[in-house]
Amino acid sequence: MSEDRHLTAQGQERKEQLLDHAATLFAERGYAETRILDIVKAAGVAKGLFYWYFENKEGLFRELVEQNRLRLRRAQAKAIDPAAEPLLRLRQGAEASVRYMATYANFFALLEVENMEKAFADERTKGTVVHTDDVSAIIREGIADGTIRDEPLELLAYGVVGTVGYYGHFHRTGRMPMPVDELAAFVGRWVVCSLASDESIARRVLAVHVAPAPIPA
Amino acid sequence: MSEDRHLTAQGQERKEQLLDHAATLFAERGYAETRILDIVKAAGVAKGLFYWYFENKEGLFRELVEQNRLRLRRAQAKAIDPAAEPLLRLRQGAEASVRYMATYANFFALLEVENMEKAFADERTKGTVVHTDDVSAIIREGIADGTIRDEPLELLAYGVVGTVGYYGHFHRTGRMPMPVDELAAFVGRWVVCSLASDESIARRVLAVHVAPAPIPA
DNA sequence: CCGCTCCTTGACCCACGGGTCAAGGAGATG
DNA sequence: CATCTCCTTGACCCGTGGGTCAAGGAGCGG
Repeated sequence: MSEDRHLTAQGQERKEQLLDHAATLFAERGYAETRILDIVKAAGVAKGLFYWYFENKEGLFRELVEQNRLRLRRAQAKAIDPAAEPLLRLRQGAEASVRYMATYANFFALLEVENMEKAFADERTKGTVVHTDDVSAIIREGIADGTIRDEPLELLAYGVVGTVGYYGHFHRTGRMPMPVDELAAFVGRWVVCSLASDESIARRVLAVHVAPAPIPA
Repeated sequence: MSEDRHLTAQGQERKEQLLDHAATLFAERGYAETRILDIVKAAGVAKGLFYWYFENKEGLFRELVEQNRLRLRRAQAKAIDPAAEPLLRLRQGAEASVRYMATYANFFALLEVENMEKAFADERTKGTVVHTDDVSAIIREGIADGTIRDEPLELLAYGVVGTVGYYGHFHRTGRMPMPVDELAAFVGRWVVCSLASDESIARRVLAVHVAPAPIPA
């Protein structure tokens, strides 16, 4: 692949196929252990075709990450009720994220892969930054109206992002034999308890029933 | 290296050198991107010598992980006052962990490396399990005496381990331009707020002054 | 049916890096 | 000084897997 290709519908589909198979293989055996040959074999095509669609393995990986990032964001946006108070919105977002991560566990294992390859550090950071910014904006509101503890904004935001990520990770790696919805609900409670500036606020937010929204494709 | 070697003092030292240089390189550029040749070059020895001390790259890696695990545990144990109440002990442990992770950032970047290489999944799990078990034991006490929220034990434990890990990670990757002690203190507060069964208990535990213990070598 | 772009193939090239090995120093011990 | 174990060297072997390429379908517009 030299420049930007102009893909037909068929081409687009083939590309998606390759992305999907790659994601599965990466999740199964890790990034480094997945050969380009494995990917094309899984998709049932010849090796040379890979380079028709992607610069190289790293290029494919970046596309996969980007794709995944957009999907997660969409899922979060869908789950959040814009009219709700800040803390509740955070709870909704956190629960949706956990459910999303469980559903697309394969894709998500990828983000962890990034950790090891220094080359992807920037990608990863970018993703987290976007997520963190979203969260920060909500937290800021909460601090302003006094419902969230007055601590450094960034620290709180990282706490939320981190918590969601970790529970997603533990669930994905099979260390939590429980239904996703139950885990998601727990994480929602955890986040609320961590952030609420006092007990009555926490109780109020926890009293609201959050319906598990379906994860969009 | 075929069987277990009998190392002289000199040999032991050389081995440590290799481990140290490897850790630095892994942290700098990642596991996969570090060649055995890079490691021996950094240590100023010939390539063949590597195989005198280690089975292969993976063997060295495992040793590094194990070494690191023991150090962290020692740091935690040192920071915890056995006479204190459960929630306070958790706070002390969490703060010590964050400080430890910052001090030995290089070593810790390693644990993240494990994520991508499926071969190390068991190692990683083992490490987390040990840590989680330690935390669980303390949480159980707290739930029993009513100072900690009555939620599934495992979930709470993962929350603590995860929080510490994530903040350590964020700090390590330079996304938190602040003194370690400040961050550690924040994480301590976060953990307490997340776990405390009510506000008065949280306040009581947070009122205690926790002196930043020096990190042992 | 020509010519065009898009798609697909699989053999081929080759650098890279993991792992081996025979040979040799270096220090202790009798 | 003989000898033994421990340590060190760097050239060498070789499989692996990333990346290339020339050639050939396949569908479409003119």
